[in-house]
Amino acid sequence: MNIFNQTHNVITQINKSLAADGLIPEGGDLSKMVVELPRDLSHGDLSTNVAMVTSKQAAMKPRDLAQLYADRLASESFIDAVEIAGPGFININLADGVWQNQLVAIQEAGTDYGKSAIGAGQNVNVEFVSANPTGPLHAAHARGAIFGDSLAHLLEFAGFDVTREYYINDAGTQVDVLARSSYLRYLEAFGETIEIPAGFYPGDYLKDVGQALKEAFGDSLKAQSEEAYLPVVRDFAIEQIMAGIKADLVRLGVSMDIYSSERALTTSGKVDEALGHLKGQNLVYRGVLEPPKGQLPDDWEEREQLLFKATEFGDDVDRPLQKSDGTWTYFASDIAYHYDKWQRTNGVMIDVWGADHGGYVKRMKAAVQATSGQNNQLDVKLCQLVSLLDNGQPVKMSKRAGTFVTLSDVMDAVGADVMRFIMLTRRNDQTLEFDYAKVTEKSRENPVFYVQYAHARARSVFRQDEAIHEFADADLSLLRDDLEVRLIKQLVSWPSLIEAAAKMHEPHRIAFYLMDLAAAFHGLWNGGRDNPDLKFIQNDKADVTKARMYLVNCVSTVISSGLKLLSINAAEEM
RNA sequence: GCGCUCGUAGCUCAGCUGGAUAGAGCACUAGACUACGAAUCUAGGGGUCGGGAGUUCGAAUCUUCCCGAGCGCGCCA
Repeated sequence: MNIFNQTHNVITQINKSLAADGLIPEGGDLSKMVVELPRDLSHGDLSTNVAMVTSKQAAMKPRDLAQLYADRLASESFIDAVEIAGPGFININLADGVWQNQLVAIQEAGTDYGKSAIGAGQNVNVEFVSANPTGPLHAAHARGAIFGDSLAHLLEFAGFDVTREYYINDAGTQVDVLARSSYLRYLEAFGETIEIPAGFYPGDYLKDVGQALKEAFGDSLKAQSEEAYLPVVRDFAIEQIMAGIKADLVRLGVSMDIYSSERALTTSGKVDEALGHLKGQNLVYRGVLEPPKGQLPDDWEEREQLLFKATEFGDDVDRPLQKSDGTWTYFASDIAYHYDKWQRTNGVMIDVWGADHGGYVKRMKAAVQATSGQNNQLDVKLCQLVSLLDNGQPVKMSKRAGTFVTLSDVMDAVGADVMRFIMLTRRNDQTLEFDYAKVTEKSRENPVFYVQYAHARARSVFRQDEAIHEFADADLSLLRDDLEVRLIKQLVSWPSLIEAAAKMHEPHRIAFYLMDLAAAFHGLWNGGRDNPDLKFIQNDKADVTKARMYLVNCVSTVISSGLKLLSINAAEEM
């Protein structure tokens, strides 16, 4: 029970007692009430908007209502003073030592501090990466991988039961192209000169696949017709490439719980099942779509096709399910995939996509709503582009020529820790600049370093003296400097941050929190340079030293807890 | 033409799902190393939150219309 929850509960009780005394109506809705740290220190230790969000239901002026709450809050033992301010805020000053005692919870919980029960064991499925099995992961995939994995850790920390999933698009024409491209490289492995036609995958990485094919099959595939070799080469190539992808993910610290296959889905009849479900609701029909407004595609011709009534669920147009050759569209199998996934999950699904798939969100949500019969079962998080720079200069890459910067290249250059942290230093829907030179710099400008350094600094104090490791019985009321109290408030906000970030599906908040916490700690540290009385170790005051070491230990605990959520190691020394 | 994601200090970005006088870093100016790690810190200037209108006690946040950027737009995944 932290001070925010405690105060929240007290206010809820007061609401009930006011209602019981007939001063306000029964059954007030407090869902919008918050207890928070005010930005401005002159607004007290805690602030609540309870009077403003309930004034309408109570049919009272906010300030009058606030007065009712304030009178009863003032009699709480942990509260020193209560003040009504502005349009009806209630500002609370806590009794001496209340903030300081919050540290005990950190000390007792260790890196579990901040764990929340809001998830209540509910299932959540986070699907991310899901890169096509036609080539190695490149740098842009890293953002989705790290975002998704950190979100999964965050949700677990907040009490959800999380499944990490990778959807392999191993059906459709592109994997056939992969097979043909690999076959050429196979012939090349026998010394034949090859020419790679347009539309094939030109990347050098397929040379390895060609070589592996040669080793596995000898020359037995050479004489075969395309019809005969295609399925064999296709499965082989997919397996090879997926092995590489998995290895990259391991290096990045990402481990999936499930790899699910599009091909398996189609062959097992899941598509028919899902579409049957839609047909049963009269949501599938044969019809003709209007051509898109504006520029008409060159090869446009009017055509009757099988359509899903996505417009009934807020999409702009109905969406096709079948290609003209009778096979399913990608959308059809994706409906089946989400239908299957939803049945397995029995809870909320989160998809992490690249921003270029943004146009697909409405139809997928429509499909999930139609198949599940529920709203809000799918949240799609879009990750914007990453531009790779080296000292301000763009790193050149060309997808057409098959040369791109692979995830593995970037990790060779900067390491997994840097990669993971930097990818969360922007909100997911904001483009991100990733500069090799900057992210490896050892300075304030490099946030990974800055946070790691704060942790290492905190640990370094403990290396000064064996005796200061005994601080469990410290008198925390001795932490009374403004810089110390400010730092304590920040530490104590950690659980609320976790809950907010988990609710919003926003793991980047962890990174920003850690940067702020590091700044507060560096600030206190240097406070001790300006004023020696603030130094952690006071040789003539064992009790003060003890209290401060308790605080320093809490700082390193919360930093390492946050870094742990991002799968980053908290260094003892740098 | 339509849809999605955005637009916050000179630059790069936060802003706790509607709260009080919008915050950091970089850059600029002026300071702090006989010191638990100066790889750090302190202070200062810098804003019509792209623009207009609306919703209400209260808007960077919600609605709507413009302006601008990126992405997407019937059988590719």
